[in-house]
Amino acid sequence: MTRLAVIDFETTGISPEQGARATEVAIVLLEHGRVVDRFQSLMNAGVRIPSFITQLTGISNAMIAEAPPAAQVMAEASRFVGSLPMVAHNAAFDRKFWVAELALAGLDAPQAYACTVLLSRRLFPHAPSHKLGLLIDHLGLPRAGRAHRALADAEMAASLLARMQDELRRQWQLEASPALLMALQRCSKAAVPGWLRQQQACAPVQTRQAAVLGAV
DNA sequence: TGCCAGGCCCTCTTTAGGGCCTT
Repeated sequence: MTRLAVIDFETTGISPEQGARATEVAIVLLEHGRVVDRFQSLMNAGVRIPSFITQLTGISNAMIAEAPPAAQVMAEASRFVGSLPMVAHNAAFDRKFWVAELALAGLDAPQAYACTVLLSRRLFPHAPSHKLGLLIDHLGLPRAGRAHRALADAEMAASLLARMQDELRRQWQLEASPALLMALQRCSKAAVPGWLRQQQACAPVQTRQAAVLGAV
């Protein structure tokens, strides 16, 4: 099993294509089910934070005013991650901001992404909700700090990922390598049980999102 | 003024619609 970088962004909105910018990033490195390193920073992208975002995250304009420039933070984050495979809860969201903020800093984003929403829908199909906090509660995992702050959410996503790796090991005798996680999220949901039982090649059905997120 | 994401996945589907998930 190799290292994975679990990331979470706090942002001013839902899409960088609509002008939203990142306000905070956190990354935890997970190895053998344990967090072995952490990176966290607020970042100043020179934009104002809507009041409802401050209510949601607790991140204010005053906090951002004292934060380092976004490009500097993203360069440090990029060095911290290197070429590790990345993981996020609803990775389509975080990957968009990872790519957009690195591009604004003049940096590439070659990392593949796995998505804990896609994986949890496959491994825990009967969970009442796949929201991060509710999944954490459903699985009996500990909450980590204030929800909707980047480090707390990244820690919880890492805890969820470790729980899924443990599930694959105990229930299916599968080593949850990055390559296996990428293959699992590429499987159509209906094909997952047979694939896990037989450890065969994934069914030819491949979701568009998984194709975008990439492979190891 | 009103609208402004987008991909997954289920279903009363597939020539579609709507809830979920992220801030």
